[in-house]
Amino acid sequence: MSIINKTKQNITKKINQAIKADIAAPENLVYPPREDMGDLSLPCFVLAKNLGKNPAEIAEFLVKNIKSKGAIASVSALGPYFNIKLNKAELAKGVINEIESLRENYGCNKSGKKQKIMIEYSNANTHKEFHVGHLRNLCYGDSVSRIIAANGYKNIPVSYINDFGSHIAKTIWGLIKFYLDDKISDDINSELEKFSDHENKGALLGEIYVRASTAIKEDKTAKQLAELIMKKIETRDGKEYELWQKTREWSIEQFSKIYNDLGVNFDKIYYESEFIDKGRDIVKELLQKKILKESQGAVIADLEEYGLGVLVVLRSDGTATYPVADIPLAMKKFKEYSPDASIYIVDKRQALYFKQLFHILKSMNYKKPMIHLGYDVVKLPSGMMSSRSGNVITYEELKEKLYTSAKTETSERHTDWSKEKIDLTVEKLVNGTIKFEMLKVGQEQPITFDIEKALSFNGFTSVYLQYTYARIQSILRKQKIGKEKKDIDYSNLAFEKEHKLILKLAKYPSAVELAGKDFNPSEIARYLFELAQDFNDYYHEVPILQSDERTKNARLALISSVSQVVKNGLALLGIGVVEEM
RNA sequence: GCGCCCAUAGUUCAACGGAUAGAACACCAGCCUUCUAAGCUGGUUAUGGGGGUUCGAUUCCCUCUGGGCGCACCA
Repeated sequence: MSIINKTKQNITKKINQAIKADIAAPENLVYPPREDMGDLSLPCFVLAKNLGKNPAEIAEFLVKNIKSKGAIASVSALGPYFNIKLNKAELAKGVINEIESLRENYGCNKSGKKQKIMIEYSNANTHKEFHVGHLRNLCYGDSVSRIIAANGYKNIPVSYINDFGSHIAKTIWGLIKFYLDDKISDDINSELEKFSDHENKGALLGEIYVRASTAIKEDKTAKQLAELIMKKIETRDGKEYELWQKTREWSIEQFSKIYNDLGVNFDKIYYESEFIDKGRDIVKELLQKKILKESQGAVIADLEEYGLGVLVVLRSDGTATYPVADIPLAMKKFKEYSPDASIYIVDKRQALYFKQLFHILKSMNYKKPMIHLGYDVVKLPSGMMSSRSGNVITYEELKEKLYTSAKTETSERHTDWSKEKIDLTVEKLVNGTIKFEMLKVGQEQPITFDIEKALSFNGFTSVYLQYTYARIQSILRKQKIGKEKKDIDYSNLAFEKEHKLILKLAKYPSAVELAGKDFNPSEIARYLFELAQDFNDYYHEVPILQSDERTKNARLALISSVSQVVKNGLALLGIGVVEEM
């Protein structure tokens, strides 16, 4: 248990002894809005109600009956609030020792139940562009996966790639029409040679998709041709199928390059095309079991009586919709990994669909918790993203711009650095910026992504946090802590700004816990920003290396702890630190 | 038509029933012969309208207004 939780437990024990009742709980202790009020506070409304007195009286009563000793430095009543100031040196010693001994594990709950949680994210479509909307899914999923692990669960990150569907047929139609002179020759391999010098063929497919879907909208014949292509791909027949196989690889290569860039790893990647055939068999079984039924020539799940409307499973032309692959995928996940819970990270607009899917799975006797974690869209200042109107920012575009900007800045600052050193640093700053921009807003809010602001690297950004870390490392490089840690005198950390920093460090584990409970990485992002602000304020006011030997050692221990927590928190966002920048 | 979500400063976001509604960006004025100025300090500006529940409401309920989204054959 973290030092602050132990302290809270002790204080509530004393409160309950004083009032001779078991009402106060550690979670009732809150942090006061202003520092001068105290470090912890008990709002006395609940106690007052239970004891039949007014809250201010209770607060006064507690002041008289709780002694200031040990961890408690002083107590006071402010209206209905019972405020507590903690012993600064004792808290400092406790928190810093805890961080120094746990290091990268500080903030992690190692006493967790070790339940297995499968988390599916980044279910991108092949043959389409990868834009910042997909990036939100990827960064959010990756961070949630890390936060789940930090909260003591065993996480199983998986991805599900949609490599089937009419969007693919459209892209392939476009490829044949615009790039292969409207015909497929016998030798597809040499035909596709012309694309060999394209560095990113996945992105090329995205461009073709946009062009094709625009053209098909106006052209009925083209639409029919695309449908025919889809049928051939589904039946795994003909040159169109071969073309699908080749181009599918292009997209998959692009995805794995992006995952590699961003340091995202999956235990397993599933593909829609592996599940369609199995899914069709299951649809037949479910028809027999009356879980599905035929209606107007289609196969549907009628969930009206549960308030979930109707879900079309097979269209009247026999083509499959999402659940045909999603059902066998879910079955396979439970069979292969037997997770205790299964999380799906998918755009929140699919909330109804997931309720329907989970309902069907429950009636097939899959009883383990299945959770759809929805997140909102990424918009641009100019409005909703739209491929057709060109109002879109692709991953490649974003990366390129950030890279140029960060490289210019870094090169100007460090004229003596080698090209390699600059590149390595810039890469971390760029990845950090991409992820932080996707995570700093709560997942239930839309992100209005302003690329100009993202390029500025000022304010509430990952660069600010990475800069804070690098600054601390710079000081630590200049002078290591002079004494054995056990000899450090923490009473030298009694300065208000130091105390504020220590209290903030003590709160880190609860930020991790809250982020886990709400599946909300922005809790970590905001926590880190506040911590870094407190540090930078302190940094500008207090000299560290110039202070006397005893004070210096304590201060070095403090800032070392700050940098450890910044590093730990950024790791939960999937962001790496830099030693210099 | 049915259902879901959102509305806070010029802009982008916080506030998880609690104390004087916080930040960032932008704008203005300062701070590098001292540990990295991608930084720090100071200044201006906000809860869409109306009811209710509560000791206490940005937060919960109802309603109006204004946005967004989802709802049998787009994925």
